[in-house]
Amino acid sequence: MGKGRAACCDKSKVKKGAWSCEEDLRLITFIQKHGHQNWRSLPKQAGLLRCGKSCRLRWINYLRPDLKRGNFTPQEEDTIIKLHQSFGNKWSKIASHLPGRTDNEIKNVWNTHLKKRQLIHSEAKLDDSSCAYNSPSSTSVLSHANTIIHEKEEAKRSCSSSYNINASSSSLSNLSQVEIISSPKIVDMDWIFQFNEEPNNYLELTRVLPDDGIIEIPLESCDHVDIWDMLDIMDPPLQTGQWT
DNA sequence: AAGTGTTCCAACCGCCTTTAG
DNA sequence: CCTAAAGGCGGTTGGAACACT
Repeated sequence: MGKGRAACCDKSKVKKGAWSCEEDLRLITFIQKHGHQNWRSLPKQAGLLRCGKSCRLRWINYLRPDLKRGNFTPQEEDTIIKLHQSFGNKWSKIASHLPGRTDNEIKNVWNTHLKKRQLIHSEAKLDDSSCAYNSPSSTSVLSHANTIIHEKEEAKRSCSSSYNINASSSSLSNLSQVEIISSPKIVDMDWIFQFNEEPNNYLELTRVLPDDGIIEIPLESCDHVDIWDMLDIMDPPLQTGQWT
């Protein structure tokens, strides 16, 4: 062994940056078939030019099927604020109280929205307490301001799609069909991802149901498709903890 | 329309902890 | 018990998208 800590992977041979659709599907397929006993060896076995850590992060923060993929609700945000008061920046601890949410996601929401809001709150409270003529409506003004902030953020976020597949990518052509078979733990979760090359390369998602046979959901032939919107339509309600 | 500033979040980095031999 | 490998965590950043001028 050399001096110091060995690098987790050969940085010169791994791909970095945003994950492609093909990489995501490779990772999902591999984990559904074989699980993730060893993250370090997983990329090689799955045919991914990625660092094991990167695969783990991608799976945990984005691909795990039990993740909630919508915006945070005001209740969730309140929970984060309360938990942050007790735990501080222990994001994984906070995440353990919010099923379907990741530590990374919570950290981002805190840093981008909640921290600011908390600041406004504390400033407002300071103004409140220092004001000789303490208005009886100050609390309701504060909560109204809070609602407005939340609504604005909500509206802003709902406009942006979180994930796009470039279905016309030429790199998909050698992945003509990826069959996703459920692990014994996952009931009612059989998928076939199929890439049709004619007429204009499109992604077809097929769900195999135990009794009803096959439902085919062809996607529009377009360049960008939101995979999670599609999955949300078809997803059976997943029990929490299935993928942990 | 173009340039610049700001916001947001996915992904990376490096340290710490846990586990296996 | 010791050591190295692997996993987990929190801080930070790159760059895309959006807002403003």
